Amino acid sequence: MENLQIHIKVSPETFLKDPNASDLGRKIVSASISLINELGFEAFTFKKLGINIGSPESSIYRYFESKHMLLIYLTYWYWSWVEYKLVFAITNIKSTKQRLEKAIIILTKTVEEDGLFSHINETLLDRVVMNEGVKSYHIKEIDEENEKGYFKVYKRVVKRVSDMILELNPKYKYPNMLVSTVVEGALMQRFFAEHLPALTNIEKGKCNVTKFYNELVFSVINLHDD
Amino acid sequence: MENLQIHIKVSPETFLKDPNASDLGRKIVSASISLINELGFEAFTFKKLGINIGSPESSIYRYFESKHMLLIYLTYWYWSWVEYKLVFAITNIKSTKQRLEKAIIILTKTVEEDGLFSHINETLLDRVVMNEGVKSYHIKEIDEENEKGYFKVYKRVVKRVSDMILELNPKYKYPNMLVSTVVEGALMQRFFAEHLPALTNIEKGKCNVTKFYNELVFSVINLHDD
DNA sequence: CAAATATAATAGTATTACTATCACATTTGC
DNA sequence: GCAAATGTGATAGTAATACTATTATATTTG
Repeated sequence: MENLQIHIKVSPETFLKDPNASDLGRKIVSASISLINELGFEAFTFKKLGINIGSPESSIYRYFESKHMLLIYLTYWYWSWVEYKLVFAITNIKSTKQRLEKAIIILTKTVEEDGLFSHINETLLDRVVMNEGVKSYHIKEIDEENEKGYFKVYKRVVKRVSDMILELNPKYKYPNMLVSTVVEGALMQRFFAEHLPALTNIEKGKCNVTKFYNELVFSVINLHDD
Repeated sequence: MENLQIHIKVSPETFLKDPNASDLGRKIVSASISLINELGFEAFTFKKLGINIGSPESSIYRYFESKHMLLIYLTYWYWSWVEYKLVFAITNIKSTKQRLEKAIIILTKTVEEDGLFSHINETLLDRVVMNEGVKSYHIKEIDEENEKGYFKVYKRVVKRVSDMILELNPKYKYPNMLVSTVVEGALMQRFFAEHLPALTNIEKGKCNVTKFYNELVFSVINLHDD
């Protein structure tokens, strides 16, 4: 990917002070990604993060209301980034089928490269979302948080891909369910591959998750190869 | 379903003292299911549970090491119960296709009836698993807990259905991924239907989740209606 | 009837998830 | 160039959480 000066904008609702606008803010975000990876979300605390970056926890609280809101911020960033990759990947491609194939790759492949966006390690963030992402919405307060728009980019990503499916088969009844099944399912399968392999059919070095979901999507919308 | 005197056995590894063997134990389990539903898993505490049942929290700690282990117990019970329903439903049915169809119904339908097992409200437990189930394994300690066997019944349920798929199409490459996608996906779609409907295509009163996954499974293993 | 077991009642601890205050350094606006 | 605003550090404090420990009492069992 080219080294463009693109900036991922995260909804101001998710933070108290824009972490992207200061050194400390960027340090908080980038260190939190590594630390959540290291400790898991439950054991991760602002106190430990503060020690990690050499700042008091009170300074972190000036940026994020709680560690939950930090997770919301990170997932919001992640899905905005996925959306960007999605739009970029399908530009100038005329065939809807090819566009959908590209979309499935983006939604299902493990992120390996990174470096486009200065302070965020996309590979590590991809792991955070895989391991802890569901905790951002599996909460009692989901309805209020949904109303505040915390999940709107995620929903937009699903809609973009659903629309491709409807273009290919306007009669298909469950495009949103299909796409959300693929999106969440892919993260889950990658998690299972590492920890509960009996629930998967992953082979070393092979992109089986992508293959599996690609086959799944095209077979259910009745578009086997040509 | 008939009122059989069936007892769901949960691995002793999950508790300190068998909650099924005493009045207090059964009260703890049944009250915890309602209270987790009411408060969500994060706000749920043994202290509140104690107040709810009129016992000190120290008594609850004699049964379960932590609230996490209580969740493990509940999900273990749930999947054992699903396995029982699965085996019961396919007994004496010769057609593998019909068996798989029944299995998909069991794995994807919301639980509405209950009462077979005295102290556990299966409808409420189904909701706990839908809302909080992923938190039982999305933890840093997953590998050790997997080795202790906490997820073995869940894996067995997946295997039973995978085997049906392989019977129908021995060449299908991803039976485990397909089944775990269906199992987790169905819980997720039901959760989305309540809170993030934009991610679904649920219509009121219709079993779209079941229909969607049924169609998905049979189309990908190449077994459209006869 | 003694011993074992189960539960209640109470207390205590380290950690968590914050909130509040004040000092100081830096940036910015006029 | 100076005052005001802003950002950060340092420190303290609090209610709640997730436990552990101890003792007393009631009940069951051998």
